[in-house]
Amino acid sequence: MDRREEILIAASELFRENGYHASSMRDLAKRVDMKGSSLYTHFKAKEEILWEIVSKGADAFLRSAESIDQALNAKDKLECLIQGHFDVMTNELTNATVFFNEWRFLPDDLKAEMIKRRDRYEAHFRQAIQQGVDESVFKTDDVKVATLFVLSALNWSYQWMKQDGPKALPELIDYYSSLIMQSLNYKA
Amino acid sequence: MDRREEILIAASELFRENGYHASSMRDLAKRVDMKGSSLYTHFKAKEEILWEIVSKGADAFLRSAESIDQALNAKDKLECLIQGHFDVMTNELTNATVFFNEWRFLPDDLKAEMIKRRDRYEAHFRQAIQQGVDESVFKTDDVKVATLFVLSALNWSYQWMKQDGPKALPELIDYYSSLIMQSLNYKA
DNA sequence: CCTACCGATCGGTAGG
DNA sequence: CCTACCGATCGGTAGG
Repeated sequence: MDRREEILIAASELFRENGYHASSMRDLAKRVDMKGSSLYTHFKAKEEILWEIVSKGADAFLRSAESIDQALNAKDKLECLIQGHFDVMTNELTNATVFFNEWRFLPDDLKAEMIKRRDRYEAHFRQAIQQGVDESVFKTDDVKVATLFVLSALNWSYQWMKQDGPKALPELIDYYSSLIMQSLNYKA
Repeated sequence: MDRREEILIAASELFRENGYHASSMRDLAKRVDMKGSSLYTHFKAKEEILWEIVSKGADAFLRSAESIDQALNAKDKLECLIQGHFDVMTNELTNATVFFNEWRFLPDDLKAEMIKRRDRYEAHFRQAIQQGVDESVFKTDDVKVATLFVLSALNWSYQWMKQDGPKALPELIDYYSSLIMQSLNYKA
C-alpha cells in the first residue's frame, strides 16, 4: 500500500474521532510518523484529504446500488439495496461516517457534486419502491415519503454501528430489513 | 429577552451553519455586534455555549416524551411520541440540529450526561412498543431492534427538515407516523 | 462592554 | 521527507 493511501486511512480515522475541523494536519502527521509540512507532498491542501475520504464513502454506496441486477423483482431488489447499504456500513464504516458527518464542510462545488451522488443513490431506492407498488407487492400512498423514511432508517445506522460489531449483526440486519418491508405493507 | 439568550440563539444558528469547531468566538461576536472578548462576561468559555445549546435541544425532546399521559394505550402513546418528536424538530430545529451534530465535541463528563438523557428518551419509545406487544396491537420479534429502527427513522429527520418548511409538513408527518405503525404490524 | 494583549496553534510555503 | 518559517487566527485574560 502506498504512502498516500496510508495517510488517507489515518485521516479517515482521525476525522471520524475528532471531526474534520478539530483535526489538524500536525495531528494527522503524528499518526503516520511525519512532520505536518511533509503531508503537502501527497496532498495540495487539507480539503483535498477530506474530499478523497468523503468521495470514497459516497462511491461505496453508489457502487453497491449500481451493482444490483435491474431485472430483480421489487422485493428482492429492495432487500439487496438494504443489505448492500449495511455491507458498506460494515466494510467502510470509517469513510462512511466521515462522509455523513463532514461532507458539509466541503467547498460549494464539491458539496454540489456530493448532493448529486446522494440523489442518484436515493433514486435507486425510490425506483425499487415504485416498482413494488406497480407489482402490487408494496402498498404505499406516497412513494417519495416512503423513500425518505426507508433511507432515514438506514442512514442513521452509522450512529450505532461499531467496528468489529457483535456477531449478532447479520440477524439484526435481517430483522431491520423485515421492519422496512412491513412498513411498506409487503404482501407476497 | 436578555443578552445572554440572544447570544445563545445566534450561536445556535452559527454552529448549525458552520459547525462548532469552524465557528470562532469572533464570528459569534460579530453576529451580536460585540467584540469577541466581551462574550466572556456572559460565558466562561466557548464550551459553555455549546453545552447550553445541546442541553436545550436534549431537554426539549425529553420534556416532550415525559409530558405524555402514561395511561394512554400503546398506539396513542407511540403516536404522541412521534408527533412530539416532530414538534420539537419544528420548534427547536436549530438547537436540535446542533444537538445531533455537535454533542460529541463536549468534554467527557458532559458527553456522559447527554448519553444518559438520550437513553431516557429511548426508554420511552421502547416502553410504548413493549406495551403494544403486550396489548397485542404491535407484533415484533425484537423490541430492542424495533426501537432502534423507529428512533433511527426519527433522528435522521433533522437532515431534511427545514425552517419554515412546506405547508405539507403535517400530512408528511402523519404519513411518516403511519409507516412506523405499519412496520410494527399494527392491528387495531 | 471595550482596548490591548497573551501564548499557542493553525494551514501552508520555501528551499533543500 | 526535513527544518525553518510565514501571516493569520484561535480561545481567553487583564484592566478599565
